[in-house]
Amino acid sequence: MTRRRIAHLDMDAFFASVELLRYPQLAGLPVVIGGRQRPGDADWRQAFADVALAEIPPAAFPCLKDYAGRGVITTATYPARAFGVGSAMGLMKAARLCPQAILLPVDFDEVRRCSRRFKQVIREFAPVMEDRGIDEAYIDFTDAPDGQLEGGHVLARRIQQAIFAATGLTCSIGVAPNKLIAKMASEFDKPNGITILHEDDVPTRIWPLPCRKINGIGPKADAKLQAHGIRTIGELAARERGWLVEHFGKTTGAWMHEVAHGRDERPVITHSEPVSMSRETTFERDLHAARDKTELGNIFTWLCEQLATDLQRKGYAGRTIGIKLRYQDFRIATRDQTMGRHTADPAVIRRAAGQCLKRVPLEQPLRLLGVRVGSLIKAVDAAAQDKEPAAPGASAAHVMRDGETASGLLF
DNA sequence: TCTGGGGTCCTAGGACCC
DNA sequence: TCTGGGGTCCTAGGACCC
Repeated sequence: MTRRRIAHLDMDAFFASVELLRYPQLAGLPVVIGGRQRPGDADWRQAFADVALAEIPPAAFPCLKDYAGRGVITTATYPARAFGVGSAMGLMKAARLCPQAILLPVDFDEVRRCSRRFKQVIREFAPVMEDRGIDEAYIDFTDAPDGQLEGGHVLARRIQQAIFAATGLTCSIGVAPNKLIAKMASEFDKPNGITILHEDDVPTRIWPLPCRKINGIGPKADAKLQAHGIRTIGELAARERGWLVEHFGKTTGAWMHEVAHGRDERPVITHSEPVSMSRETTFERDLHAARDKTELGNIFTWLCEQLATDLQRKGYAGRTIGIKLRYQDFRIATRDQTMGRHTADPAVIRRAAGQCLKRVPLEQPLRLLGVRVGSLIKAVDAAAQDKEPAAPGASAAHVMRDGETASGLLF
């Protein structure tokens, strides 16, 4: 009998594990990957150019306690996690918990190479795969060869071993009747584990978990649930659908009721088109639109150029151009503008983004500046589509409102 | 001493059209 | 003078995820 079997695969401490392949001498030591690229560490490997990577003594590696900049951890090795440091934690805080940890910058090129390799391995065993970012994937086992054997365990083990053979990296896999449960199952036995769940396992294995484990319930929703005395998925499942709809709205309430009972019919999506692309950067120190005009202007131009390059390299063009600011106090402001035709031209992007900047308050110092292009279509299609007269509406859509003129200091 | 960078999707109000 | 809905597009913000 064919039953729906969906796997979720999660690479173990991916970024850190990629580095450990290069530096096996760091195995067993607390290592943290992340932070912003610093001028000094862009080339710290160069200092050991004539030494085999595996020969570099651990004491020569950059140390977390010496780091004083802004940034967060991308991944930590399991020994580092024992100190309580983990993904998304600020480096400053991590340095207090584990000052002796080694801090390595992210090597995105290498990580991307490993990512492509493990996904390629997966497709060789089961072609219906959904790419969920750099280190995760959903795989439809339902009709894959041997996907039904032992509830999916046989195929999961085979993929796990093939990925290790191809990359030297381990992963954890959960196999379940749907994406929702598979995702939770892949966390049950980390690292290098396999967990097989069936529908009947929901009450025993899923209901005891905190609601936060549901993909889609974040800190806000969790806090609201807790305020109603709901901490576990089981407690969520015990509420009437009507009650949930009443308190969380028609869509969210009904969704919560479904997922609490382990129901999820979402298909595994093998292909999707990007909706937007963006570039943003947090400054070394907060910058002010007036006092740091030149520096800010250069960064702004650079972001637009990078973004245009990204679009062109990937073959897309967009017609909604926007900016994002993060102020000193962490408030975020966005502005965007939809144009008559699509573009991937840095000068056009820069001009439109500059217009957006004129509509946003610039009195307070900024900590981050970003540029975004949305409403993307393939560059090839844009060429044909934009031959027509420019779409109406957009461009002059904004009359500046009083008090919003914001100084015009920068642009 | 806080809190990166890249995304997706949803909501809600206003403009504008039928 | 007051009063309809429905639909789409645009914009700003926010929740969430990797």
